[in-house]
Amino acid sequence: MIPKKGAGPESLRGRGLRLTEPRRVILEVVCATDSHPCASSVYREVRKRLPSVSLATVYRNLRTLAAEGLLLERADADGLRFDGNVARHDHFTCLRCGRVFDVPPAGAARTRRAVAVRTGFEVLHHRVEFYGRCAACRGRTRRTTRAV
Amino acid sequence: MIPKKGAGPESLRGRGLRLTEPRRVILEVVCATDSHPCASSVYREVRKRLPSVSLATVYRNLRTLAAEGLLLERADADGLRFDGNVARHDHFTCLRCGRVFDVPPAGAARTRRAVAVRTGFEVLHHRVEFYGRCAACRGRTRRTTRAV
DNA sequence: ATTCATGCAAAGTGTTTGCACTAAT
DNA sequence: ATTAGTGCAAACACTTTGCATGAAT
Repeated sequence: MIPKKGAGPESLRGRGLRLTEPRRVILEVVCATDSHPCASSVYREVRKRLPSVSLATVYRNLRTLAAEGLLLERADADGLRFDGNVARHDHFTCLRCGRVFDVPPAGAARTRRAVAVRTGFEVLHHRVEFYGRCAACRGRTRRTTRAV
Repeated sequence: MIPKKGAGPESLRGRGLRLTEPRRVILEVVCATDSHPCASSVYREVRKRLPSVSLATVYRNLRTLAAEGLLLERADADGLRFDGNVARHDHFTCLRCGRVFDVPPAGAARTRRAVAVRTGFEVLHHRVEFYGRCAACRGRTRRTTRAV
């Protein structure tokens, strides 16, 4: 939905991070999808290629990579999710099928300035989450209820 | 920061919920603060008034009350938080002191419409989170890093 | 009297950590 | 050679659940 500003494995060494197989594959897996996977989903995918990787290593690397800004970590009702798309964008969660879609950023700068002015706070970044029904789920009747 | 649209304990009976002491106090505690407490923080507060209440009861009621729309449940990096202010509003999280402030809603309808038009999705609701430094923390030097 | 809500304890989740070993630098 | 990174298992924190008792209707 949005062009990706990818951060390749090359970026690792420059930051004093060793380029290990698990780390490389973990980053690749997260960057290769736009499904905003949870840790255990990344784990499952990584193990298809590196069967002996441990869940702990996946967690450790996701944390490290997020700290380095190579991917984004976001918490929602179902726990942690990871996003290889580090470009500014918003999210839309379908309340029926549960999928999370990237959507173009909506009025970012303007909104942030408005808040800064009203509150006197310094706004460094923000996050916008939309909830509703995706195109595929519109037209169907029953809706699965989810926490917001 | 925002006027509260409170939902008093009276609202309970009308929804087929029994008005028990634990339930009444839990709702009061959440509605009496704007600190967006986590479950265990509510638990601690409730026990000051009702020392024998169990943590399970707090969790069960927070879930029930949120399902009835009497309070809001939101997930962030530190787990579940509850908000007695059910009026439309956004949040500002101070990255230094960790406090969460309510801020007036920023361009809600307009933004939602924009996304709906761009994506073809049906937007039912949305959530905006700002991050930065609150007034009290501005001017201080060091900043505590937190997950987004 | 009925049945919803509670307290307790046990069981689940998802995530983190200690440690000895392995591998990248 | 050095030390960051790994796998494993145990520990952890948070949240949910089963069940018998108690309270609101």
